[in-house]
Amino acid sequence: MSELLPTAPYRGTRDFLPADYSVREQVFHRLYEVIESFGYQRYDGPILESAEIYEAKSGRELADQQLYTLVDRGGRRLALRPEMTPSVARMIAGHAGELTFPARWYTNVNCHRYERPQRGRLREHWQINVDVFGTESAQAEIELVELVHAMFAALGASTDMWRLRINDRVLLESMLVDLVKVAPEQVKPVSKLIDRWEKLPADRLAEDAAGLGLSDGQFERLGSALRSGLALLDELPAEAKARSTLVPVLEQVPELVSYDPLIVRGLDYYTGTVFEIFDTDPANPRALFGGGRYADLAGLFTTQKIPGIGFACGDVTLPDFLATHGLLPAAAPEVDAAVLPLAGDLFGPARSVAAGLRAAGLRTTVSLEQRKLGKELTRVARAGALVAVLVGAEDWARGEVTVRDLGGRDQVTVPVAEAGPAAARIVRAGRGIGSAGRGIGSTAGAG
RNA sequence: GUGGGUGUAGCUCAGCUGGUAGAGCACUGGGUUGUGAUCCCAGGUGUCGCGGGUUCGAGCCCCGUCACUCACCCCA
Repeated sequence: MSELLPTAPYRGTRDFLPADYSVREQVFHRLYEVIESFGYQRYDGPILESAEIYEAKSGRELADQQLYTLVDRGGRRLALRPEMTPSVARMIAGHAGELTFPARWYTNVNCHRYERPQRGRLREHWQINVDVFGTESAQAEIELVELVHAMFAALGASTDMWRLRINDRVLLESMLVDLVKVAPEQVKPVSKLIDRWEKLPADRLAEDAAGLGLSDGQFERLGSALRSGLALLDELPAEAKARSTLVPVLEQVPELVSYDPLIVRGLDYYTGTVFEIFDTDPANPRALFGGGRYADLAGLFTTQKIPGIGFACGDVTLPDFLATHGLLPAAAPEVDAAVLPLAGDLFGPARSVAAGLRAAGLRTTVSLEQRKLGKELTRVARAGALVAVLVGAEDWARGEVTVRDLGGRDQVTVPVAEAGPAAARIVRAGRGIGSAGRGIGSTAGAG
């Protein structure tokens, strides 16, 4: 017997059957509306990029391990994009002369990374990217922070469900150099250590710090600085605070963010503000959103300095968050109305009735084969139809059809021309009461 | 790449100290011509993830392998 191919999708990727897709799109569309309400414009780009644009910058040695690469027939080395930032940098650089800055752009794209799948991390995910290009103003930070709050509000999340932890690499570096007296060349490795501060046990941290050349005293000083929260700012030199675009945020909208010296982020291109958003429920320990400010986004492509700030949020952690808090929308119904011919020679009339329902604005199906009426009614009701129109020989001979309310289970026989309006009334009433898109209950706080 | 857990019907799972595989749900058809829940009847070729080993005999024990999953590494 010949071997059959597996039906499971490639490791780390997901199929979105209609019910799953409906949920995903509902979540995304709420976010699109909010983002566009802030005046951001959507863009898109290719999934394939030259492999060099990742190897050069984003993650260095990691790019090699986690990049899906291929060689085209012309010998060019290409990669599936692992993130959107290099692509958008390329676009901005290529059109810098034509664009008006600040440019507010957003997108939603699938990105691939070759890594071992686990909770909150897959090999393919969809990611909304939001950026403001061409500004150094801290007002951009504030705008994005407010946008993040609006996005969570649109998803039905209250502020106790998540936390926006924010830092600034300018302040981070000042802390390391001015307070802990770390040598300039040690700033980056020590920053990486801070990035892992919450994951590693204390003795391991001390060990790694010693390995980086920090004295016991410096390690103590670092630990106390990281624990001091907002008080840390009082210890930093005024010069550093003057350069920080985070300080105005902390002054003007302190209630929207949590200053947190432990936030570093892995990517090299961040030069200022960095932030991550976390679920307050420990079931989801990974960041929901992450982003930051970059002073020179497009340096690979142009000598023109293009600063900006942006963030991304993926569709792997977000549904985990929504499910944990009972905020995941229900799948939306596929159809509003169904037309059922009651005899084999009534398919033609049924199709013309259906055209009338569609003209009345209803998503309408016509049965493709004749079956027991009871079974067919069950079937279309399960598909989400709120109304069925029965086209039977006797009614049809009189120029009438029967419009049945599948929820209330009562029905009226009306002239064919009335079928659309009658069905539309039932659907409007039905959707108004049991409106779709409400969160379904789920056990919150498990684990 | 490293480690743990799990792989039995479409789904959720049961299967005793080894004796040639089960339940519930779901699904399909029927219970006479045009009316849905419930009820009755009927419907499964499941390579027990795959390969090898031990045994008279393996879903069960042993080895390997693959997949899923959780964590590590790393990270949008």
